[in-house]
Amino acid sequence: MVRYGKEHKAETRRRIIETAGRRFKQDGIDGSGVSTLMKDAGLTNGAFYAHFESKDDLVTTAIADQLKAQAESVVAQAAPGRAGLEQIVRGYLSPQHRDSLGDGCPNAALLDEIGRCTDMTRQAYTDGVLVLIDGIAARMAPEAPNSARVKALSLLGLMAGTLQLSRALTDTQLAHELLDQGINNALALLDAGQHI
Amino acid sequence: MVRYGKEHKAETRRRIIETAGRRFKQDGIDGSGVSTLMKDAGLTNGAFYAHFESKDDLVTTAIADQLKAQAESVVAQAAPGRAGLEQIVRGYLSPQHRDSLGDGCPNAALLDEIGRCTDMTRQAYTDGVLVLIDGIAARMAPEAPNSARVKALSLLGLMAGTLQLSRALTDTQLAHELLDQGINNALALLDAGQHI
DNA sequence: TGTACATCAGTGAACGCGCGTTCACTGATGTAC
DNA sequence: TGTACATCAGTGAACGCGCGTTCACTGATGTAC
Repeated sequence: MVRYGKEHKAETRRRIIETAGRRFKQDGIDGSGVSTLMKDAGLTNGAFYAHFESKDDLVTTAIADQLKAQAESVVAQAAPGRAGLEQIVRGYLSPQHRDSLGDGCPNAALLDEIGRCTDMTRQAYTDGVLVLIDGIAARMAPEAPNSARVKALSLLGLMAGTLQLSRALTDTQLAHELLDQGINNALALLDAGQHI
Repeated sequence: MVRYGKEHKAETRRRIIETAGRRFKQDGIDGSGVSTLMKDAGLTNGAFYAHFESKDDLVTTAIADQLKAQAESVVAQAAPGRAGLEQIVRGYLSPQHRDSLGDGCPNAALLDEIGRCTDMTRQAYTDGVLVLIDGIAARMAPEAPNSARVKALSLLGLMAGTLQLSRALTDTQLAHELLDQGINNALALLDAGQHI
């Protein structure tokens, strides 16, 4: 029962991108095969190349999509100003986020693998992450968001690394304490003002 | 020309562990095949299982070894007290470290992949990272290193995430600014004292 | 309205290749007498 | 000292399997007359 039309195909493509984003975050990029990715979307492997040029093409597209979704759902939805920032930080460094790999932050799930990706993928990542952190920078310094760009980026690095570390530890008590300490560190960074 | 004896075999094993550590950091765990790992050590694939039970066994051993080496070379070699900490931070968040994946920090290179590893590997990672951060904690609070453990761990998370992010960005100017901002953040964390 | 044809999203088998792992074998080294 | 045998680190071919990718085909949908 294959439906027909440009619209339907675009829908299918969207579904593949979304399920692939989840799968990549859960099993890693190298850990996710094309057959599995297509099965996730309810399709067989053969249809893949009607939608994407290569696996790398999907990787690039899925990463860009993940960052866009994160910018729209997490960052854009938060309250304005410092209250929103604190909300973002506390949500990010929470046990719930720690335990939901597939639905979580693509940076925390994939950052070191992205560093080993093709230039095309890294370029798409760079573009996507800039959009994401601009939403953060706008809350840090509403009058001059550009000046806060690097600081916002460093906040993302801090949070992603802390979450990764918390996920890698087998000592759950320590992992929990690390998240709390990470919140303190992130809030201290926010309150340091522009003079840092 | 195969040499004989327990001593020689232990040497060979050591060589495999060291070259594998490098390779894992460069190409990722999933990205490094057993044949390649053995070729790196100057051997053929067949000899692998005389040294390790499985690939996972080597992964576990290599990660533990990498953390031990880092504790001994980077942390233990630094000057005592706050001066040594600053030295560690500046070395870690330097362009040189950023550009030397194979010789660099295993946390920055592999942290998200380690989070997806078997419990055995994550346990070995946890043990190894605790030794590493104890060296940092001892410099943070010589009189009560245990109290500084979590803070030291959070410093590692901050630095590893920042380095990963700096590696993933295609904008080298921005990547450089991020490293500098990361140094500021790390030093601010050090100077925050025990009251954080 | 009905029929013939074009379009095209998706199927599923197959391609060559590298994966992790096994195993029969080689040949240098060490031991016994 | 010389010879026969045991030990064992390492070789290299092979195993079944899943990888990314290709392609002939199916069958539902849309279009033309």
